[in-house]
Amino acid sequence: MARTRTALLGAAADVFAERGYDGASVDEIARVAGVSVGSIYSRFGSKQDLFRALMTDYLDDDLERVRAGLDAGVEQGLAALESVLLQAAGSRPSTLLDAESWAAAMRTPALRATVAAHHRRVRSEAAAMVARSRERTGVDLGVPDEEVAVAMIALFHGLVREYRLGAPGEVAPDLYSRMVGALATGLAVSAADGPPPSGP
Amino acid sequence: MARTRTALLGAAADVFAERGYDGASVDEIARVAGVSVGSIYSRFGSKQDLFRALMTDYLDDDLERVRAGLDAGVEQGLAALESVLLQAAGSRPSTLLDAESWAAAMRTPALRATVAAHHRRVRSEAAAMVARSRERTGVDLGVPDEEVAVAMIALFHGLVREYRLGAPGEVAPDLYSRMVGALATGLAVSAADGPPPSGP
DNA sequence: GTCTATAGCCGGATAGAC
DNA sequence: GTCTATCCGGCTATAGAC
Repeated sequence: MARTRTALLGAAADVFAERGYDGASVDEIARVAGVSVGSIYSRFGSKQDLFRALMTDYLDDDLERVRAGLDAGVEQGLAALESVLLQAAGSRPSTLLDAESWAAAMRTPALRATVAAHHRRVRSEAAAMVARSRERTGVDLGVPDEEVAVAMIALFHGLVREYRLGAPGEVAPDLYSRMVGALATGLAVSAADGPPPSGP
Repeated sequence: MARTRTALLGAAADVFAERGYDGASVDEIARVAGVSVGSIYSRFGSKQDLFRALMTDYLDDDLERVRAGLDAGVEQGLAALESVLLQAAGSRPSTLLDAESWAAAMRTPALRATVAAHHRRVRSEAAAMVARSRERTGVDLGVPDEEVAVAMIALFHGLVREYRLGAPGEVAPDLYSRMVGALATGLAVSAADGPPPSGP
C-alpha cells in the first residue's frame, strides 16, 4: 500500500541524513521503516532509486518551506526571519539532507541537474519576494533582485551551518534578520548615493 | 619515508573529496598514491585515522588560506575579496573536503570538537580583521566584531556553495565583495542613526 | 617499512515461498 | 507485495615474506 511508501521515505530520510548515502544500509532503512528489504526493492528497485525518490520529495518540501518562510518575511517583516532560521536549523535531518543533496549533486552527474534546478527555483522565489518588497517600499537596491536573493540564500545556509555546528548560544538566532536588514540598508544607501557606473 | 606520508595525504584528499568518507576505499587511495594498502595501515593504522590526519592537515591549511585572504582584504580593500572567493571556489577538492569536514563533524562525535574549534579559530581571525578595519577607518558598525565575522564567513561559504553548483556565470564572482561592502555600509548607517537599545 | 595475498565481514541485490 | 534466506562482490584489515 501507499502507507509502506510513506514509511519507507520517512525512514530513508532519517537514515540517509544520519549516515550519509554511502554510510546508510538498505537493511537499516528497512528496519527503521518496519518492513523488510524485499519491500524496498519491489517498490524502488535499487538503493540509488530510493535515494533519488527521497531527494525529489525532500526538494519539493524544501521549496514549500522556502515559500512559507518568504511569505512570513514579507508580511511580518524582517523579524520573522529569525523564526525561519530557527525552524530550518532546528531540524537536524533536514539540515543534513540539505548538505547531502548538495554533495550528491556535486558528485553524481545524474543528480546535478535536478538539484541545480531546485536551487534556481528557490532563487527565483526569493527574487520575487525581493521584488514585492521593493515595489511595496519603493526603495531601489541598485542591484538585480536575483543577486539580492542569492546573497540572502547564501547567508541563510551559511548561518544554519555555523548555527548547527557551534555550541548553543554561539550564534545568535536573530543574526540572520539583522544582517539581512543591514544588507538591504547598505544596498539602498549605495544606490541612492551613486548609481553604480554613471557619474565621472 | 616522509615522502610516502605526503603522497598518501594528497591522494587521501583527492579520493575522500571525490567519493566522500564512506564512498572512498583504502584501495583506491593507495592506488592513487602509488603505494600499497599495507603502507597505509603501517603508517596510519586505520581508515578513520587516515581521515583524521587528513582533516587536521586540511583544517590547518584552511586557516592559513583564511589568514592570507583576510590580509588581502584588509590591505587591498574589498575588491580583493573577489579573488579570494574565486580561489576558494576554484578548488573542487577543497570545496568538497570542506563540506565533508562539516558532515563528519555533525555525524562523528569524536570529530565534532576538532572541527568546531577550527570554526572558532577562523571566526576569531575574521573578527580580528574586522577590528583592524574598524580601527583604521574609525567607523563603528554597532555590533560585535564576532557577529560581523560570522556573517561574512556564512555569506562566503554560502556563496561558494551556490557558485560551485550553478552553471558558470550563474553567480557573479564579485558578488561577495559587493555584498560585504553593502553589509558594512548598512551596519555603519544603522549604528550612526540610532545606537540600538538606548533612546526612547 | 613496504609489498602481496588472504582472511573475514558486510552490504546490495535476488530468488522463491506465501 | 511482502517476507526469509541466500548469493556474491567489495571492502577493511591483517599476516607474513622481503
